[in-house]
Amino acid sequence: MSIEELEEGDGTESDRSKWYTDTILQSELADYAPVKGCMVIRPYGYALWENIQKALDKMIKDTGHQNAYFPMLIPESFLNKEKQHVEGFAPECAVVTHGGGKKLEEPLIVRPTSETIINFMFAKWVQSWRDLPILCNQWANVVRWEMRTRLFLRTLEFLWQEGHTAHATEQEAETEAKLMLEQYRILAEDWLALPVLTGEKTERERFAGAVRTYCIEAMMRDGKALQAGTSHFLGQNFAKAFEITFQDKDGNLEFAWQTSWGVSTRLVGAIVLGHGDDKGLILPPKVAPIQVVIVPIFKTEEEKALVYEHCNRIKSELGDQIRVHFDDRDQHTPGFKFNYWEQKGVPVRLNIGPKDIANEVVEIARRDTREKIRGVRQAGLANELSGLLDQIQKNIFNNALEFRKKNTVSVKTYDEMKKVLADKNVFVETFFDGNGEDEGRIKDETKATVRVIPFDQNEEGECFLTGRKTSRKVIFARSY
RNA sequence: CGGGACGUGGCGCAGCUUGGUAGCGCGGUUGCUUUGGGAGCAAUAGGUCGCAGGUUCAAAUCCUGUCGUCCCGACCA
Repeated sequence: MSIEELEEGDGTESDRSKWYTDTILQSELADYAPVKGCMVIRPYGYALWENIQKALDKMIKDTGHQNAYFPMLIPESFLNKEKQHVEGFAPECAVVTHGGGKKLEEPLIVRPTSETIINFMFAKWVQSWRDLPILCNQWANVVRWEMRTRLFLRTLEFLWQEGHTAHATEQEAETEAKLMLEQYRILAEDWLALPVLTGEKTERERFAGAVRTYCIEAMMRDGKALQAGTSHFLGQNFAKAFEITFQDKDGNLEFAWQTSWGVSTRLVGAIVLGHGDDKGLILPPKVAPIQVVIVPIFKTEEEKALVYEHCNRIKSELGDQIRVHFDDRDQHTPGFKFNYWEQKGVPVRLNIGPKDIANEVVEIARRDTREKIRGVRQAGLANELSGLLDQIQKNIFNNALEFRKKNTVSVKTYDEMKKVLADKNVFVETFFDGNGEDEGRIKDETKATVRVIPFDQNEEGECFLTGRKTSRKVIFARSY
């Protein structure tokens, strides 16, 4: 698909899917790897991921955690130690059976997540209440052998961070799980400009081995939900499986209370699907690899020399505060560059030609509104741009929030729900008191699942399915 | 694993029905002219048509098999 064709589209599911793939390939965030289901994160996409990482890593450290690294290969027997966990993950594990030209005595699994190996190590490190809490995080790759893959959203191998903690009390672990969910909310909303619903997962959607799973859930531009991050209260499940025990202040032997939490490169997919339009990406200024791109305009060689010198000076003046790129490629016209950078989602573009230089002004073009602001004074440009970037950050967040509000519908009956989900994807808000079986049936009939049970509920109503009184209001939606 | 589509220069595709010396657009290279919303002209390089068999005087094209990718479902961050 060409870039021009990208701007067209018939609005179908398959068309949106193609838009997503083509936007990522053409904006050079990623490319397909030779192994099915695997992708290469290209420099532009990796720079975006690094900016997300940087922001989150600081939050993780500011909340008292330390980074560490655990091995990728895990003895197969480890996985079997926690019943729910093995049932959840065994089917999607890659297994190493040979090494050094010989068959291994015990196969090794490539981590699908690191609870088992980390908790095995925790058991060695914890004896006394004085050893707790352990507040640990790792940035790593994991492998899950998925049936069906999609760039960033679901690949066989993906990058993420996984936090693992062990605590002396249930309350402390619970507080930790909620604290980290809150960091994820901040990351999504303040950095990625993606409004999220926070809450708990139903039993059916819970992490394999967790007591409770909390999540942030975002709405994409097609009305589908995307789970953008999860934080699990693990209770003592893994502590019992791996014998993480400690003596408390009274000398009693106790099992530790634990959490784990993670977000992945899926967040890049969330940005693409949460903000993008028919012209391509729209990146949130705070994490955009390039915040401002300068496009020079000139006719003659003399003008070129003048314009380039001027552009370089502006670039170095802005460079301290803003991530600026000067597009000095000779082989493309300004028009080509306008479109090129728009597709890459760069928030702000400066067009600078001889006329602007003569008047000591620049022309500013916004990616989010595609609006042009002519005759902006060069004096004080850095402040002007900083303000504009903030404004864009807020604007795309508000757009996404408005979109979600517009596409969230309250229903009282199953018929109503089927009707609203019949022709489009929306968030369906409703009281629900059913069980996992009910959820399964609803999924079969509508393709929608319970995405989240939002926090802080104080209303009561009747379950749309069973009619029973309940205070549990949930969000149903089709999801990625 | 079921359903669908597709493998032809770097990329996107046509050619296949009806076998007969592999073509188009974009991109690349060189030169000149251009440059405020996807530049023009000219010259030039680049492909054993996914792979393996088979049919035939002759296969991108027909037959058999095989491998791979994408899309839609079941499974999931």
